[in-house]
Amino acid sequence: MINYKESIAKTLAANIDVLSYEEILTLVEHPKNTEMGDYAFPCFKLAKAFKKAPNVIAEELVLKVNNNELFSKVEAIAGFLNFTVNAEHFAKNIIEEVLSLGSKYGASDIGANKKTIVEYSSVNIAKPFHMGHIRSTMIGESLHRIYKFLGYDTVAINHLGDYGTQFGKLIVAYKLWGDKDTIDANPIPELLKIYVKFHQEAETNPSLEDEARAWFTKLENGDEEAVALWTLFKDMSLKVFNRVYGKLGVTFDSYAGESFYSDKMPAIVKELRDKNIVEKSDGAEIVNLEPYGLTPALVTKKDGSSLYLTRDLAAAKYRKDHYNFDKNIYVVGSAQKLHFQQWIKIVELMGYDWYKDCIHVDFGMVALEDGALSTRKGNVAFLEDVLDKAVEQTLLIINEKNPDLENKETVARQIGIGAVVFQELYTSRTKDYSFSLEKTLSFEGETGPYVQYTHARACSVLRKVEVGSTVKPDFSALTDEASKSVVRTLSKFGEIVNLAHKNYEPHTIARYAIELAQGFNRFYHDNPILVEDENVRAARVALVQATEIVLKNALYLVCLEAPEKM
RNA sequence: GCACUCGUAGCUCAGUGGAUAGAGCAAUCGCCUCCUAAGCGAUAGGUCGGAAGUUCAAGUCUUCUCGGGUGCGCCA
Repeated sequence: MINYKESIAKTLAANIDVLSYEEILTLVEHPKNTEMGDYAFPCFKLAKAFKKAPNVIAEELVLKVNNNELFSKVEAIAGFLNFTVNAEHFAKNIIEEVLSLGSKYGASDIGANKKTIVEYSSVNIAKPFHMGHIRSTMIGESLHRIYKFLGYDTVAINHLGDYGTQFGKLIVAYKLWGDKDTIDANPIPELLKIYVKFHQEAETNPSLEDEARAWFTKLENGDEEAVALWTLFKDMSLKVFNRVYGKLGVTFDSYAGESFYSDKMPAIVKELRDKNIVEKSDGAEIVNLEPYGLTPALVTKKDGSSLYLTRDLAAAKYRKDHYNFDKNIYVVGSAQKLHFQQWIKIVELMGYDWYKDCIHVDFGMVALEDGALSTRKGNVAFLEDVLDKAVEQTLLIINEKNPDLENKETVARQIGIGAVVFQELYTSRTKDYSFSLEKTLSFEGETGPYVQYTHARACSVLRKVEVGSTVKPDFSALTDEASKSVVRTLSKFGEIVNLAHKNYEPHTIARYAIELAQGFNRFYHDNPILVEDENVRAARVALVQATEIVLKNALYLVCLEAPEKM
């Protein structure tokens, strides 16, 4: 297997003293315009050291590296050293590598013996699992898969919102107006209904609030009835959540949420006091973070009870002790950026150097732009409803386009949900994002179904050829621009996965999947695959096979299934 | 008020300081006797919010400014 980029860097390093091999490697890039070549090395940084103009340096370097058999052409243009690969060798090398590595193509072992925690989704018990939760859930699941793909030992944690005074309110509401059978049949909306009713009633009857606080205290003290009701709410909610996670293909290793850490708070508060990090302020305890440009962080309330931030401190400490993570990732909205800056700074002040391994992977808000999704019909913004609607819509499309397809329901599920998930992971994390059902349900262009369709097309071709053929592929048949473009894209997959990993950005991979699909569809359109000449056919089939593999790998990393027919 | 964040084509968005700023959708016009038309091609569409600065090179970095979003002690 030949790594073209490394090969270029090696050759250049032998001819350039002022830069190391590693520095050169990071400078090697892909020209914007493929007519200029497949790889490029900008010579501008050398200008000062060499005391020469970049274009002169490039021209001199050409003479020194021009005898490399991997490249059909090396030329100097405007200060760039442009490398054009020998297309036939390139196709042979890349395709053979993809075919031999299969589902491991693009993976690596950079994460070997390293433990990464990814916390994501973190929904609230007894509250709706709505469209706003999909970002954390899918970005987290995708990162989880990327880390595993790169050899990390990963732990996926769903930090459930399963504690706090709202459970006191819920218990009061349930005892007043709840009906077990009604709620069991439709847990989340019914629990929400009585929760909302509680707030309405409490406006005219404030004693309900006191009652709620009392019930939460009972819950904390292990009161049998309170714990039983809390467990009931939690079980019913988890049943619904797990149904949704199942549809999305999302899995967790731990559901340790707020309640799990409730008994670990006193120790962390004591530690903060012992280390003289906290100070009194208006009866509460705060950490003054002004020297670090942050607002004060509240650690305990006036009544001595703990807060969200205290819980995250306790949770982080527990995770370090229990998992001994190398990296501790939180996929939580950017609205909580300050909160994370605060507690991670406090971890540093506590003297733990693993504060720098705690990373807040933030993301923009989801807004529901489509009127049909807004509050008018209340339940429509439920994530599960959106997923079901997408599946339903997909089934209609299948009946129209491919009525004889077997397993229609399964395929409709894979594509409909894929459409929703893909769209979610297609834009960069940090931007606010407006969800449009209409856009999600159009399956043309830059969409999940487009990539899946391309994959199914490739599978369809592969079904028509003899497997395990011993015919020698004629890779010179893959030197036209469309074929070469597919090979070039295939070659970049590893870099793309590393980039997504480095930036905690799944959308890099989603974009890549589109690029590969577009290239393949052009190739498919321009080149007949099942041709008479068996050597040409073998080469084209090999390219189809390689594309199928990489599309499937990429789809997996962005949490989409890859149906073989659709 | 202070902090963070976003501003690129009519719309939705790409664009690790590098070459002529790119896609998709929508619009207009083409391509199924041929491997899945959920596809392919073409046309049109831009003072990268604005101003100054750093640099050989700025959509990208810095400062200022305008506009949207988010956050800022007893919720989580």
